Amino acid sequence: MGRGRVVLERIENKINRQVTFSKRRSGLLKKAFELCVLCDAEVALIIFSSRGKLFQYSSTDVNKIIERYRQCRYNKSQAGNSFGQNESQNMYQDYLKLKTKYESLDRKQRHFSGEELEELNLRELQSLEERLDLTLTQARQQQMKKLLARAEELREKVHNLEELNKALEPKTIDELSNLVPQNTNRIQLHAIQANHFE
Amino acid sequence: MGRGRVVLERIENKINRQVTFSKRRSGLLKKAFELCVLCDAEVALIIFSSRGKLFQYSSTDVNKIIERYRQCRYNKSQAGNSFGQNESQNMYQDYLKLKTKYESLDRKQRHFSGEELEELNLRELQSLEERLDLTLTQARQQQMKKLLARAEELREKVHNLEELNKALEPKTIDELSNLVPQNTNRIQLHAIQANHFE
DNA sequence: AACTATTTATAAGA
DNA sequence: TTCTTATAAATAGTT
Repeated sequence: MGRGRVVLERIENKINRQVTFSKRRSGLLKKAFELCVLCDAEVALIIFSSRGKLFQYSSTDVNKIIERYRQCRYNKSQAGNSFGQNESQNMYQDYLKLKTKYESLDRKQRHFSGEELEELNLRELQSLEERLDLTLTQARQQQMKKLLARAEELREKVHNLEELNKALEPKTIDELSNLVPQNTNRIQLHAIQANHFE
Repeated sequence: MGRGRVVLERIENKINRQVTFSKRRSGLLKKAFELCVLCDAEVALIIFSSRGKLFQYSSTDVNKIIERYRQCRYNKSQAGNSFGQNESQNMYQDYLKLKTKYESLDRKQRHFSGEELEELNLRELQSLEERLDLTLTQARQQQMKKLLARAEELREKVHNLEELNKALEPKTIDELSNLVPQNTNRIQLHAIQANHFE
């Protein structure tokens, strides 16, 4: 549209290029605007000049449009463009799914930690109470079980040490003191008791 | 540019609007492309039709342009940044991070639900027990609070109904039976009590 | 920044 | 939807 046919290639003359950029840029922005108004479309147009200057038009908030664009791109296989980015599509979907699950779990955990209980209704509070009560019992049982198991272990060790002592008894004091320092057995037992509940 | 002057307002005829959208959309995309080539500019154009279909053109990777746009607008650290990393790499990182967090939270929640307690040591069991005990207290307090609040509400309603009854008393039986079926007040009160605890 | 000859885009019609 | 065509609009080259 002008006095001469346009050849589609970079305009080498710098001045010329700048002038054309300026003219066509405003034309493009105008047409983007018109498309919006006439056809009720949502449009975002971002332009960087070759020297890095930014120009933009958007029918509504750019970030909103970008967000929508991403939803579209990474969620469904929309668009007239077919790129091999199925991977990131799936990934984004997975990410959103996981995020939802995480947030839900996080809320639940808060309730179990006594936070934000006021947002629960009576029925939910009762159910929580039951669950807490049950787990409390289980936790105590588990502690008891652990304690008994350890006590058993200790009993075993004590028994083994006693056996060892008996086996050593027949030996003379001289022989014993050559093998180990005195009172070792008692010290050893003591050490086991102290560490074992850690 | 056509057989008639364009009025800049939404085209009300749906068919017409769609046709115009289709034509102008391709015109806009073409011109965006031309601006790129002729003037060495970087352009991103995102279009959503009124029915939500996405069309786009971008001279280079859209996300790169969006990133540059944000840098420019929200001016965090300008300069000629080169973004070797693209979106999906970041997203994958985010995904892994979230996954780790989720799994950790999930384990925690299991413990609070009395599952897999055997993997906890004594110290952890004790700490869990304390937390459960505390939350149990809080949950019961919250229930009490809710119950009291509801009781108060009910008291209020009972009071209001009693007032209403008093106001109605002076009337004759004939007048009453013309207004409402007998026993209505008592039935109403009963319904409120039954429903109020859901 | 304006002008204008031409090309290009597109509204309406088929 | 696609094509045709008359006409409006954009713009290349010029001043």
